[in-house]
Amino acid sequence: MEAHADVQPDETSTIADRVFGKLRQAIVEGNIPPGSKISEPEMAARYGISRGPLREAMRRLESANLVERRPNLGARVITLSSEQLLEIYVIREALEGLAARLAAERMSAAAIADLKALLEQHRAEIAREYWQAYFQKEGDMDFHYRIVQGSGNQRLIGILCDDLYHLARMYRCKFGMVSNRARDALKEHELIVDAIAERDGELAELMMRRHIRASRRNVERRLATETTTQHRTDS
Amino acid sequence: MEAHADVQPDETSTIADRVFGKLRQAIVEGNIPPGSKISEPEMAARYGISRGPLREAMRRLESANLVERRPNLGARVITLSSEQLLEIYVIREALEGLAARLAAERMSAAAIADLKALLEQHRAEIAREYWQAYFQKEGDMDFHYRIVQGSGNQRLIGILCDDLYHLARMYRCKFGMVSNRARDALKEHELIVDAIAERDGELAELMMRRHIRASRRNVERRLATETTTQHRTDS
DNA sequence: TCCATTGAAAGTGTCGACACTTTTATGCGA
DNA sequence: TCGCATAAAAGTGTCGACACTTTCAATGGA
Repeated sequence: MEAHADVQPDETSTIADRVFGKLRQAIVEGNIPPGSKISEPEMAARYGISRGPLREAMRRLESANLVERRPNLGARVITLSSEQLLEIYVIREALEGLAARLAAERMSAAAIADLKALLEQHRAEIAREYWQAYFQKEGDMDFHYRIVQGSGNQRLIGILCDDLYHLARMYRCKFGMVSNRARDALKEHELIVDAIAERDGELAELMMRRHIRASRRNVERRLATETTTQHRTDS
Repeated sequence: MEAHADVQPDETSTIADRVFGKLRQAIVEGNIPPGSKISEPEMAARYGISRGPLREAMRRLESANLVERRPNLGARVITLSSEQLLEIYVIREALEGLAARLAAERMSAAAIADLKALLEQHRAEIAREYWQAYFQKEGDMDFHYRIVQGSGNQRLIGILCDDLYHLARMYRCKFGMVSNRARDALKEHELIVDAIAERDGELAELMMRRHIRASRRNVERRLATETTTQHRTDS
C-alpha cells in the first residue's frame, strides 16, 4: 500500500507537508467528518504545531478540493453529494480509459508480470472469502494505481492519484460502499490485463471504460436504494 | 475575457488569494521566466506583503503544478519540456472530448446561441486579418472555455479551467506558438458547435478530439522544426 | 594556482503576537 | 417573554522575529 506518489513521511520534509498528509488521510478516512469545520487553533494544538504551517497545509487541501474555505469564515470539509460522486466516475471513465490504452503501449514486461501476480493474489483472496476485508479497503485501488502508473503520463498520474482517487476513496467511506461485485470486478480486471499484455491499447481502453461504467452503475443502484429506504440498516 | 472560474479580485478576499492570482498570471504570461527561482523576501517586498500570505499563495501554485518546491531550497517556476506539453494535449483530447459530449447533451439553447455568436465574431476577425492578434491571444481559449462550462460537470471544469488551461497557456507563451491554422481551427470549431446544436454528443466528442489532435500535431511539427533549426528567427 | 575550510550572508521554516471579523452571550427595553 | 442592541469571546488574516539550513566568499594551506 501507499506505493503511489504520496507525501513521503521523510524527516527532511516540512511540517506543513507532513500535516497535509495526515489531514488528508484523516479527511479521506472519515475521521474528520464531511461538513465539519476545521478550527485552526484546535488543529494546530492537536498536531502540536503553529498556525503557520497548518494554514499552508489547508491551502493545499483547498487546492485538492478536500476542504472548502471562505474568507473570514474558516474551512470546512467538503460535503458529499451523490451527484459529485457520479461526476468523478464520468471523468475516471475517460481518464482511466486513456491510461489503460497508454499502459498497453508503454508498460514494461516486468510491470505487466507484477500486475498479473497482483490479480493472482486477488483471485486467491476471493476464493478464501477474504474479499470482503480486502476489496472493501484498497485492493481495487491498487490495481487501478498500477495501470495509471503504467501510462507513463505524469500529468495523468497526478490528476488521478493525487486528486481523484482521494476523493473517490472519501466518497466510498462516506457511503459505506462495500463492493458486492468483487468477483465481477476481478473478471473485468483480468480482461483489462489480458488486453494490456497483448499490447492491444484499443481493447484495453474499451475494457477499462466498461469496468468503470459498471462500477458507476453499481454505485447508482446503491444510491437509489439508499434514498428510497432512507437509511435502513440492511444488516 | 476572464469569464471562467478565476480568483475574483474582490476586496473581501484575502491577500494570499489575490497574490496567488497575480503570481499565476505573471508565471503563465512569462513575466516570471520558467526555471527562475522565486525568492520569498523579494516577492513579498514586490507585492508589499508579508511572507505568511505569500507562502500560502506559493502552496497553491505548487498544487497547481506551476512551481516546484523543495524543502529548504525554495521554489522555482517549472521548466517547460516539450514532452510535458504533449502530455497535456493527450489529456485534453480525452477530457475535452468528454466535455463536448456532455455539452451536446446539457448545454442550454441560449448558451449554444452565444457560442454561435462567438464563432461569427471569430469569422469576422479572421476575414479582417485580425486573427493574428486574436488567435495568438485568448480567442481560441474562449471557445474551449465555453464548451467545458457547458458540460456542467464541476470537477471536469475545475481540472481543465483551473489547471490544464493555465499550463497550456504558459507553454504556448514559452514556445511562442502563434496559431498558423486559425482558419482550419475555426472550421473545426464550427463543426463542433454544429454537432452540439444538433444534440449529437457522439459526433461532438469525435470532432473535438479530432480538433485537439490536429492542434497537437501542429505543435509537434513546430517543435520538430524548432529543434532542428535551433532557434532560427523565422521572421 | 588550486582546493579545502571557515565564516558570514542570505533564505527558508516556524513561531508568537496583534488587528480585524464573525459569532456568541449578555442585558436592556417593549 | 420576545426582540434588539451591545459587548465579550472566539477565530481568521497578517505581520515581524528567531532558529536552522543553504549558499557564497574570503582566507589559509598544499
